[in-house]
Amino acid sequence: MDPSDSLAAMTRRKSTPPTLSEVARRAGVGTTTVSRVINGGHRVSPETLQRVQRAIEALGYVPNQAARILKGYRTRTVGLIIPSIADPFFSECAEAIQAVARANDSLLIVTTTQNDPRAEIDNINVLMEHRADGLIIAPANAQSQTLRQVVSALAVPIVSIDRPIAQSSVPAVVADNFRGAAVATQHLIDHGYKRILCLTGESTLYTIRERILGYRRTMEAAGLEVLLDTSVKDYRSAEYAIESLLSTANPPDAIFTLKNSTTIFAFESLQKFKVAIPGSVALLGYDDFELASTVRPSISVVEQPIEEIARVAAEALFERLLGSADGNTHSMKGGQITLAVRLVPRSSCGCAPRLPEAAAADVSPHAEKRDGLKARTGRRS
Amino acid sequence: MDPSDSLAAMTRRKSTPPTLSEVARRAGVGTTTVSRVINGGHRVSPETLQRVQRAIEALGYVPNQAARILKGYRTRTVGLIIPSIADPFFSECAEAIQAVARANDSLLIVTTTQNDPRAEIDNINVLMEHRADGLIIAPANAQSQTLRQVVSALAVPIVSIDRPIAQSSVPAVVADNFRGAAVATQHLIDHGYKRILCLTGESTLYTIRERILGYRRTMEAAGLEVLLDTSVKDYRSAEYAIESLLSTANPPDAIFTLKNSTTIFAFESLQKFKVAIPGSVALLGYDDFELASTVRPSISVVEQPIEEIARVAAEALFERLLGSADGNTHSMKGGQITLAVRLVPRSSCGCAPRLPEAAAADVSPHAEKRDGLKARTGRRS
DNA sequence: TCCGGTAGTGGTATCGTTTCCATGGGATGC
DNA sequence: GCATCCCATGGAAACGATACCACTACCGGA
Repeated sequence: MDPSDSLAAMTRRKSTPPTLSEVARRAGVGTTTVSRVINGGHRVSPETLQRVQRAIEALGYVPNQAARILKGYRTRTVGLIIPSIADPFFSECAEAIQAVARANDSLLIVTTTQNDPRAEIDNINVLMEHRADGLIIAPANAQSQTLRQVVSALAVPIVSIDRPIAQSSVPAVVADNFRGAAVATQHLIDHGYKRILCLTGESTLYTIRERILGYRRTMEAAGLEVLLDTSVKDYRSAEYAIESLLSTANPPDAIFTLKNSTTIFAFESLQKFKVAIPGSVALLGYDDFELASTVRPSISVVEQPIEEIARVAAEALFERLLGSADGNTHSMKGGQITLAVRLVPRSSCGCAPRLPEAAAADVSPHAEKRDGLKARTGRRS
Repeated sequence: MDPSDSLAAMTRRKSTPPTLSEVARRAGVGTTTVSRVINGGHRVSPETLQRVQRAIEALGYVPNQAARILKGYRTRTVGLIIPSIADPFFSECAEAIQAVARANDSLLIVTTTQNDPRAEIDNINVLMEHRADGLIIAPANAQSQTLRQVVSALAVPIVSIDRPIAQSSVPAVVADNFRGAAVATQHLIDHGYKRILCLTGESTLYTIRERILGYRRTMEAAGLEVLLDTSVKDYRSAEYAIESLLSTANPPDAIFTLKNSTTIFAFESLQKFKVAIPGSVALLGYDDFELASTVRPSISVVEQPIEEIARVAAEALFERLLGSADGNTHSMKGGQITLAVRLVPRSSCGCAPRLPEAAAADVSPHAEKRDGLKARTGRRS
């Protein structure tokens, strides 16, 4: 308040930040009292409280988390390890998890791996150095031996999202990839399509493998030929694939793409070669995207409950964090929560989109639901 | 290596993580020596080094950053404060900044404000508690009095991105919004359009206001009527606006939208009312998006160098961080770096897209370029 | 009157690391 | 052969906040 004070404060702060004991000295009290003021001001007389608060203000004091953390057990910090922060799927996850973290007043530290298993281990180490209370991780490679070992030796709770860690007891929150693909495939079959081609894109990831399985089982059950193409990875390969198909004697009458980018590559290529959608070839994609309903024709997709995956995982983590304080770690022990996905039929599969949102059908009725699980409130409208 | 060792390690770690002195005791050396091993292992004999490393391995020791930070001056942590992590613009920023942080082996902590000035201040406080070495911030409100005060009292270097902080000496890295809008407007004028309507969306943000100005000046210079509509904020308002236009006696022949979402809203509405683009009305948007070239007609846009903004800002911050260690804080002192944007003509403005990428024209020739500034390598292809 | 309880307060050990300073010995320079 | 220097090493004092414990008033009840 006093100009000379704030000037002094600023001058001082340009070197080293003021400490708790400096505040104490200035307020003429002990360090304990200042500490109490910072932590709620209980058991401090009103006058002392005010005096200390004034000193804090004047010095521009900000408590040093490093020192706090060093003393206490919890750091109120959780880590999130994802392949990329620019990927809409994961940035939506990050946003949702951050909201939960904030609600549990913890800080979220997000690190990215670019799907490099080595970076993944590094990131775990960094977060352990910062003594994160817990970790949420979308494993780059579900099969990684190293990851499994590192994770099993970890002292803090972990939850994995989107992809489980094979043969480990790390709880996972995933979407029902198998059933999503199965329902999508069945939907195409119900439309009367017989030669349904599945474009997988990268086929090593857990999610994609599950989807392939869902597609395969459904086709087999219907007595139809399984048509898999793992070659489409960018525009070029998509164009090549589509072009080849057109010259085939018995071309597919529907295409099922297993990931976002593949859907877009396929869509562009089909447009380029002026293939009518769904007239000549129907198209159905996995994972919704913002403009799927804007492009013409609008693209039918399987929509994943991204925000819900993230939120459920984060809530499970904090449940364990709070629970373990009470020695109570019962829930989700090594379990897996599989969340329902929903088919969003639009034009590209041959559906006439009347009430696009209302027409959406929930699938995966057998998916486990947790207590108090709120329905997903879609962010895209 | 010895099974009993790792078992002991794990048992121990389930309670409290092993400390440096435990490692020291186990290796039969002093704490100083262990510290040296951790920090590069210089001035330690090979045998001792190995012994210590074995002990570290056996105990599963991970240094405690809190303790480290408490001692040292730098925390090797920088903060990034953005409105949202789910917004593609900012998630691309975050990704780029994280890359720079990693290269300077620092940890990036991303926090979000949802454009709430209060949350912004909170976030600054949190990051100060964690003693971040520096801050990068995309201010929710460029005019905020409070923010300006807080920021000016801050002890660490700050750089703002996308939007400057008014009347403050905080260096900013921004895109050339004025010129981008001017060039876009001129482009439409050159195409022969006379009644160019500008849909602003939210019009309070710095970036939007700059763009409005660029549009206005260009229209005025051409002797054309300035047509501004600030009402479009979602699908509903877009539909209403477009519908009203159609019944006007003298409707616009071109629409210039100032942000991504507005572009999409307008595009959808035009399609809904079967308005030919660019036949009846041309469309040109600000800010590129992934499917702008996929929709039919493809949408012409002004593309911003997002990754470059982020990278330049991060590099400037680290330059200051390293510089201030040498007492050398000369560069970018309170300056502003304005980066060139480029017009990407596609179909919606009436351009025949021959070589979409090659046809892109750099604008803003007078924009300052920094030494060693690499050309932007587009991530979308 | 004495005793127990409690609100307000301060002293001080402690967290895990770094860093300054000290020490002991072997090699080198004359 | 002695002083010198360097190298490998360890002891111990910080860093800033917390929490246990101790202490003083002061109040009310027996």
